[in-house]
Amino acid sequence: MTEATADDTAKPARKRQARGEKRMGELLDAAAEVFATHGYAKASTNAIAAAAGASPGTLYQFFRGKQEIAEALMARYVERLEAAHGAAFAVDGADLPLRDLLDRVLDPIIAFDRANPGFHILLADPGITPELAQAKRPAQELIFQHLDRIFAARAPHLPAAERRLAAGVAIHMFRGLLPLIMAASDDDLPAVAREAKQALHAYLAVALEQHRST
Amino acid sequence: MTEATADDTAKPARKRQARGEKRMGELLDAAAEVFATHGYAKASTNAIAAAAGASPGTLYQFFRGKQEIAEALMARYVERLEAAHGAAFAVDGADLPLRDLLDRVLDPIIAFDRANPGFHILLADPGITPELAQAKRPAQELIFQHLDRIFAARAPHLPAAERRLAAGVAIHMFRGLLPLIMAASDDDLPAVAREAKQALHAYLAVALEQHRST
DNA sequence: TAAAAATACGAGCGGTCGCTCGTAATATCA
DNA sequence: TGATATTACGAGCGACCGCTCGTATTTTTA
Repeated sequence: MTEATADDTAKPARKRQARGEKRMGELLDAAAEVFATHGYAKASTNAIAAAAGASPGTLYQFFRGKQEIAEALMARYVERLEAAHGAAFAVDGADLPLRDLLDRVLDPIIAFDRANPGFHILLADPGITPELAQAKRPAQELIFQHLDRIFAARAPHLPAAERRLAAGVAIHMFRGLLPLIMAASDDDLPAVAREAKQALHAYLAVALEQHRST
Repeated sequence: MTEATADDTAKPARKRQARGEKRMGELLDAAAEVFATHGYAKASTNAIAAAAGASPGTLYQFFRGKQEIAEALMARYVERLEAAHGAAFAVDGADLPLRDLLDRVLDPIIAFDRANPGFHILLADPGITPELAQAKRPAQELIFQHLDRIFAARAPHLPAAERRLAAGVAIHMFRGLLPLIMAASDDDLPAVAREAKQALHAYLAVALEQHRST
């Protein structure tokens, strides 16, 4: 083993040209659009290829199938979210007022979600099919870990089990509120965002202060 | 017009026999199962018919198409929810402590959702396709009206706009938390349900007390 | 009991799906 | 400049989709 232990999928180390990378980007752009407008199940690979100005054959030279497209798209979303708004996930600021912490974490995420509707739609799609659930898991796990770490820094007195419960509840609350946030007009957004933060603040103020000494 | 103003769909007043009603029930049972395991988009009408022990032709003698199956199923869910747990939506108890009100409203709904997984799955399905969204709207609207009425009785001082916002936020919060509630084992359910109520209580305690005089 | 209506069947139609493959054009390598 | 690998195409395959229709059976009506 020269570089890494061989993986089962046995990628033959295909050399990607510059225009190949570009094509993949175009195909993912098209996939984001088609997934967003038709949902995962009804999105057709031929439609994705056509939306990217490519043929089906070209699409399948870069992706093994529909699931892999969704996985690559999710990976790109996560990558861009972290690149653009990584500060939202920083663990510092453990002494910030809770409202300020929520602003710092949620504002970038709200902005990203509204700028990338496909991200929310793909995440919100109930992964009845195992394939889609598999494609979403890494993103979900990563967001959960980020939040858990922030809570751990902020509320070190909280048992890990309850901390994870709070993180799960907070994430699901936010996911539940996202449709309201996505549907809001630019004018309504501030009020809706404020109310969402209000809800999260109200819950976390209680949940994170449990088991505190003194 | 003898009984009602004629509707555009012009139903020829087909006379339904007892076994016809029974068949429709069996078909809806099968539809609930297939929708729950495959999602709306990937659920095939042939599979629904087969699961009900019927032929495709029989299915289409009772339903005009896939969308109408979903609509009828949602209608039956709502009907059963109200029949079995109508007390949850009663407007009285405006002076109950908030936690007791939440218990009275949420416990029956949680029990119903867990007993009827298809209900949640169909409601949670992001209605990217207009047809499914159409099928879900009546149920969503009805639940919203119920909650709005409860809030109006409980917090008459609250402006209608803010009351509706609070109802929308509460509904979306609960919908977001439902996956946790559905996935919980019987052992974990009490803790998860308590935490969900905690979150709703924390938010509503603030939201419903806004604008209160003195 | 005969006519009419409701229920039941299932082969199969037209269409779309995910995906393949033979072939050609283009870029990199030797 | 050849040789080789990568990118590109698009007709079309087999499977499945929602749904139809001719026909047979059972129940209600008259």
